[in-house]
Amino acid sequence: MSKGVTAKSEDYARWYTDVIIKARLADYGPVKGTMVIRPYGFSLWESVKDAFDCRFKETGHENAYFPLFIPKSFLSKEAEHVAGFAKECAVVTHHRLIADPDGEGLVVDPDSALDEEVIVRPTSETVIWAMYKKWIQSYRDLPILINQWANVVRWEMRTRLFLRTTEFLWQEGHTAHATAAEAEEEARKILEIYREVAEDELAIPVLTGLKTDAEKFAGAEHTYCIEAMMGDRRALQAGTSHNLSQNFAKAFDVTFQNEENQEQHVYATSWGVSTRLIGAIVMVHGDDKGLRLPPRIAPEQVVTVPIGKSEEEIGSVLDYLETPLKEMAERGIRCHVDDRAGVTPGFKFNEWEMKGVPLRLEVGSRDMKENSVTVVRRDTGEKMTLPKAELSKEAPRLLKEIQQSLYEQAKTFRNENTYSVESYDEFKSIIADTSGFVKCGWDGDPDTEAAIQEETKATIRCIPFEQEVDGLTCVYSGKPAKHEVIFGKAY
RNA sequence: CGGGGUGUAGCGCAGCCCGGUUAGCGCGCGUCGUUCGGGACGACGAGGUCGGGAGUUCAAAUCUCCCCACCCCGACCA
Repeated sequence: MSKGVTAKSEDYARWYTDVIIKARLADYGPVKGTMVIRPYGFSLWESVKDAFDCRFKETGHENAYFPLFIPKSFLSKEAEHVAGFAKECAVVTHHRLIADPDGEGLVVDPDSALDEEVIVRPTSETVIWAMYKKWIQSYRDLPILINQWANVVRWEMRTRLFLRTTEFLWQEGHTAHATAAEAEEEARKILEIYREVAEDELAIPVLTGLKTDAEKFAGAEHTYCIEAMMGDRRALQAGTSHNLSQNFAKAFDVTFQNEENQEQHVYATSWGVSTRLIGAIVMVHGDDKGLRLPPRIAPEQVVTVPIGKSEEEIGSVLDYLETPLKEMAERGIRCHVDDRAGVTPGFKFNEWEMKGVPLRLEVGSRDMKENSVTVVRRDTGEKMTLPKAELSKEAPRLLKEIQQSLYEQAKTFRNENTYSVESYDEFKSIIADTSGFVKCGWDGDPDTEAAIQEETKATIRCIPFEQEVDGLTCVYSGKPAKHEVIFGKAY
């Protein structure tokens, strides 16, 4: 394995893969399109997961678990939903293998065909609504606010680590409400949680808004989204929250009696974020040295590399650091000491940079003589000397600053690559030459949206909540604009 | 599913065109020693169904045919 990673500027896709493999976030699984999330990557996912999970719980949601397998017939109950997912479903048709009568190995036993084939969930709306039908009779049973952390399978043609794999981990919330207004409020509340976690925890600035009908979830009334810009100026849908209205309730015949004793269909939402966010973290913050992790979600926040020629010298460095390390741990800072023998300090510096640890301590005899420590910031590369006594006080401040600086850098980058355009020529040249987000008017016609996608490959990433349409015209048709929208090339 | 490409040690590759000793190289790995403030060095060593099958031949990593797998590029997608 070579020392560094492919430069971002040379080949962005390869840089992305190199970083993931070399930082040991993940590796390819044996079946095409599958991915092994390695301990370091999983630890990062757990941080992300916890950030969401505690917020879901604070807002009254409960976790549960629904089955991986879904009767095939369930999928066909909601028309749009079928159309959306049927093309990428893994189907279980048999339940037994037998020794190959014609040779070695195993073959599917033809006698073990299932009476009703089952599909592996591409998402769980259908099983969940089948259950909600049993559980909901009265308005007193509502709302139901359930979330599940699970794996889902979508049989994709082209896959990329974290961004699009055949199986991925995610969180899917499924709520049932008595009124349309409550469901709408829920969908918006969740979107706000998504925005907050993305920006405050992952340090990823996001646009919030509505998806167009072409881009919305199959079966949703409307879909809200958070949309982020990656380091190659392409867009990544980072999370979606759907107001399903009564679509699934009608498809699964889920009704309740209201206070006036009237039978009504339930209103629903569903919402999800996935391990794709790990891909976003890599692409938004990474550089040519590897990952740069936001401190709030970094598995390790401070890594110590003791420097010495012998085991005794290393030992004395660790004694020297005992107090500040203890104090940092007491302040809740996640610290790691890299005391591996037989690996040079220089090697360790590079390795921890690859892994994106926000702060590195380099401590050897020179520091001990001066009663100081050497601290290096991963975000800027800045190397500084601090009095040892100040370390445990300074570390939290530095971590906070790094968190902030990563967010600011990402936001500046996004803003610098977001263009307001009035003409379609301008639009086309930006998409073709530099890429980025293009803000412009849209007449609201799906044909216009399709034509632009056909001609430029750019899609409407979102219809932002904040917008000004007065006097705006559609960039394509020249008609009065119905919305101001953000176009971009998407992952 | 269409177009292109690649399969040789854990990883990256050379050898193949033009068949012929014991199949090499770099990285990584193991042991020992010297090193250690930005990817250390030396010595010794382990590691191979040359993707699979069939064929041609005295002889196949190398030539022929079939199969398989994976990667890249396109249409669909969190």
